[in-house]
Amino acid sequence: MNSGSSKKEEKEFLKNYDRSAWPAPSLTADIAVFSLMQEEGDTYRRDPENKLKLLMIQRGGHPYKGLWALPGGFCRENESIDETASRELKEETNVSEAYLEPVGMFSERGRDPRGWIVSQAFLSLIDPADYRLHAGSDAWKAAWFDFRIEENEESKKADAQAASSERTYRILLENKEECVLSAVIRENCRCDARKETHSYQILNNEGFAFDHALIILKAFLKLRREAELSSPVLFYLLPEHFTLNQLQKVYEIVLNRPLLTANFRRKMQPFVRETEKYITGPGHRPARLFCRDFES
Amino acid sequence: MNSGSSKKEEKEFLKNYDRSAWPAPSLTADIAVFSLMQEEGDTYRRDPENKLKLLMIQRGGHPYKGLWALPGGFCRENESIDETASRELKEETNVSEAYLEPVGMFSERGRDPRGWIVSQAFLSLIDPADYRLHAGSDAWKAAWFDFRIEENEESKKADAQAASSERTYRILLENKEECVLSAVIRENCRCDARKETHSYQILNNEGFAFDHALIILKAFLKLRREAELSSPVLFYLLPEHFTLNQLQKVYEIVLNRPLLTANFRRKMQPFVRETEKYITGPGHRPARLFCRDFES
DNA sequence: CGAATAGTGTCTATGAGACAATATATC
DNA sequence: GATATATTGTCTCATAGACACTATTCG
Repeated sequence: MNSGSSKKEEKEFLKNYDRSAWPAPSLTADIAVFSLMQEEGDTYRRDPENKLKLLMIQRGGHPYKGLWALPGGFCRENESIDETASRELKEETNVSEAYLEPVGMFSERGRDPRGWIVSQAFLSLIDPADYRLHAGSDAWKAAWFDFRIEENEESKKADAQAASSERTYRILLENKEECVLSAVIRENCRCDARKETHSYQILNNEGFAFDHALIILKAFLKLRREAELSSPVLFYLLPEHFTLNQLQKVYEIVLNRPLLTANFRRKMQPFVRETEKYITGPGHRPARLFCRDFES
Repeated sequence: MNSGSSKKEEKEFLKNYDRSAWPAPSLTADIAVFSLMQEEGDTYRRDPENKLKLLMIQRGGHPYKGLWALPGGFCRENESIDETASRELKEETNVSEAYLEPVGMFSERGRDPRGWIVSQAFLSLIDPADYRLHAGSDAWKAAWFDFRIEENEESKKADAQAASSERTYRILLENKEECVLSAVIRENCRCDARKETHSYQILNNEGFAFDHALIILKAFLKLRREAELSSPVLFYLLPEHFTLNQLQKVYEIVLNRPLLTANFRRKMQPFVRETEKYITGPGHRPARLFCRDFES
């Protein structure tokens, strides 16, 4: 191979290359931003009515005008999709440094009535203290919704050659103005000697724009998996200093089940470092504040 | 909201919507296809010189003419990116049913000299028995490369506010015709109270087209994580019937360390079912053949 | 002091890892 | 029968879960 002439040839090729000869999809980033907030006026320390919240944007324009979508937007030339995600997050929440984790690509035909638009989904966890409410506008209005998910029994079928299982999830979002969104999604896993496929189908959709109910489900399942593995990423839902009971509450809310305090504290020990500060406010014995230990 | 008139409005909106008013990236799927093969003439049963192989395509046209790229291609309108991946896999390996798992999106600016082209990467595992060699052509030539990876010590820095760690990987691919590809990639993880970022940089690249060395690294790391968790997906590297020693060899090759037989068998017990068949050929006591148990 | 919340000690069952022992077909 | 390979048994240690216990502050 003559590298010199090849280099020149390549230059020539690139000069003549016309990417637009082929149709191309538009690319968006959609972000499921979770946070954890206390209800107004709740001052109990032990059992604060903390709720898992999801940020949604009410669409001011078509399509799906008036319905609720995840924050997000189109990827621009000269930026990577991760940059799109953090730019959009910053624009819509004013949070400039946030935990962002890719969830997957959504590219099913017909997912956007405007045409061929694919989306890279992200999961984001933010400390509500960092969030600054953005003034609403005609174009969009942001709101935090209480997030709840119901999961039904898994039904399994299996023979010697293959196995398949099915389950359905119901996502429920509600906010103060009694606005309720809900969606039912069926998950199907099939597995044989050659391959494994997971498919998802939106059976019912009330109030969600696009396929965002599905994106939310996948993002939450990812979050829950992290919680199951006791991953320290859930720390991002809390401020820098926190009590171990607050931390435990976070995991309990995401996992939707109570945990045993002694065991939880042992498991988190490698990730936290105690400070000399204590929580203040009404109540009985004040709890020590901890922060994440980065030296572990 | 007047739903009837809104519906009509939306229709009008969609009729006038011109997606092409904004530039859009081309979208490709790139697939890291791993397989496991014995060297010719190797008939030992206990210690077959099995090697982890990666399928690469030599580029027949510009750009990167003559260099080696992952199999893959452009996403077409009316297909999802997963469909692109399985179509391309079928075209290039003749394997129509294969394990495919998304690895992530690659969208860094400048990753493709032809312009704004983003890629969704996939990991695929196939049983070599299913693979049918495709005749090479001017446009492309496919070849299996022995896959090897070297990993250096992790270097960590941490203080009270943040932690960062760095390590480098060296990927080495070689095939019978003494063609050697190699690349060195630096991985950087940074973690503070607000976020966590992982960045990768190709320090050295010999023979790989595009950023495919990086895609290969990420796909392999995903595969290795599955092996560490004793996930049964590695079964897809083997034929339907296999001995437990063969299975163990698969995990040992991916993990690059020996495993203890008794423990390995116990761990795999839930996923396998014994058959009445035994392996044939030269050697001593023949081993029982197992298959995957789907009823577990 | 009593109540409430914070935080720890300890028993047990389970599973991972190391290694020894047994089983069985071929040479 | 010796040998190589296949397969199983068992000991130890680490960890997860359950639950009882102690500690500390406020009312």
